[in-house]
Amino acid sequence: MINVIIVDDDNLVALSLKTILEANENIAILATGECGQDAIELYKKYIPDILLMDIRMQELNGLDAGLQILSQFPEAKILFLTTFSDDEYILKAIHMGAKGYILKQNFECIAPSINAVYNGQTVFGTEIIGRLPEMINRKNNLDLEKYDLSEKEFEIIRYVADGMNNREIAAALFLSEGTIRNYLSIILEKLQLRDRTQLAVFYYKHYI
Amino acid sequence: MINVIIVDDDNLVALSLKTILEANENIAILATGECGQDAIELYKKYIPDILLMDIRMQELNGLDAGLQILSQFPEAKILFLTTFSDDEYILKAIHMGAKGYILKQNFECIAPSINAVYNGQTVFGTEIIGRLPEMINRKNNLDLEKYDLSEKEFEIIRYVADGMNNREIAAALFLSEGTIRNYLSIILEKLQLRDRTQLAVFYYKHYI
DNA sequence: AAAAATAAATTACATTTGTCATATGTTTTC
DNA sequence: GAAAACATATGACAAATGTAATTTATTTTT
Repeated sequence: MINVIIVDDDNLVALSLKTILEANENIAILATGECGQDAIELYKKYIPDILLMDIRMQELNGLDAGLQILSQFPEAKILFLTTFSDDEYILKAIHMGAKGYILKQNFECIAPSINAVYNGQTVFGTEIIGRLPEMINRKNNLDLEKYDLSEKEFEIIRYVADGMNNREIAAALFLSEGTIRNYLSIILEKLQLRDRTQLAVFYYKHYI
Repeated sequence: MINVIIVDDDNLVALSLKTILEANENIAILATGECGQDAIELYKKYIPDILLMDIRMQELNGLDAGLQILSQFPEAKILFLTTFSDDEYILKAIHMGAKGYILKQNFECIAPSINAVYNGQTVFGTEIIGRLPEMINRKNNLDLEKYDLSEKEFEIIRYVADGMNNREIAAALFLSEGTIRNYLSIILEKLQLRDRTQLAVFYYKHYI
């Protein structure tokens, strides 16, 4: 018997899912919730085999809730439900160690997916896996906002990540070498890094 | 009813699988084969819902057979069976559009995977998805020989690529800071690079 | 055992890097 | 128009880096 918890913003969806899944004689729904906070509490209370959770929810969204649960229960098997196949979410889900990502629309594929995940597989929609290579290579420049970097600062970061020294960067940007150093000093401060090598490392770990 | 064809080099495995899977009342095994050539012929003859195929086979291997089948039947749902989770194969399988990659060992997860794939999902082992990002970016680590780097030199490179300065690397390796500088100087010479930042960049472009 | 190679260290030096205080125009904002 | 914010620059300084020559001990080869 596979013990499942369902968490969905829309209570109607959660109940529909419960009904559909309980038609399978090997799946039991322990509880349903409707926000990330519910997910965390219910997970702790029941320790289900699988947590089926929506991604978009008010209050605490599914991804953040998933992160918290996984930090406490690294073995947690979390299957995300979503309406659209949103690149950004998918990458985060994969990165955090979610076991799958299913479109809500295909009701009929949820039960098989739960079974597969229960047996140690990871389940992603076909079209998702197909786009994965390009998605992973695409830079997510969103961190630019997160770290409050200006466009010019980011440009300098790219030059550093290309292995250029201050003189070369200065020449490339028609600025003095001292200015580049000042910029870099500020960039390092913003990113809490020590030197240009750590900056390059940071770049390759975050922007590739 | 899901119609499946099984192709495995080892006839015993193929028959075991047939037996196991036929225990599921919604799976029917239309035929079994034992090489890539069989896979192609059987696929054309039966057009099954799912082709369950070993990767390593004499004559025509599973990947090449899969390629040929997919070129003729782009909608083919091919699930690969394998003994080891071999990075190289996985990438090829994903790239060609296979629907999954299952370790033979876990008999019990094959049926759920077939169901999930039948319903349009893609099924990969958890550990495979986890390593995917790095796998996709990975270049060949054979460059170690190509550039004539010693194991210790390579170790230092990894530390540099981690953002450590000479003092920290020295402490980590129980060597003096001067020695690290000497090593680094030689590494840079060998790799035709100018400074540690370029070395880190080189590392991330070649070894990840 | 002698010679050669290797690993590690030291010293010295030039260069690069990162930081900080400060200066100077140029825009923006009030 | 004054004040604030911004972009750029400079000089000074300590620290880190990269290079080279040399030394010492250890291991390997002959």
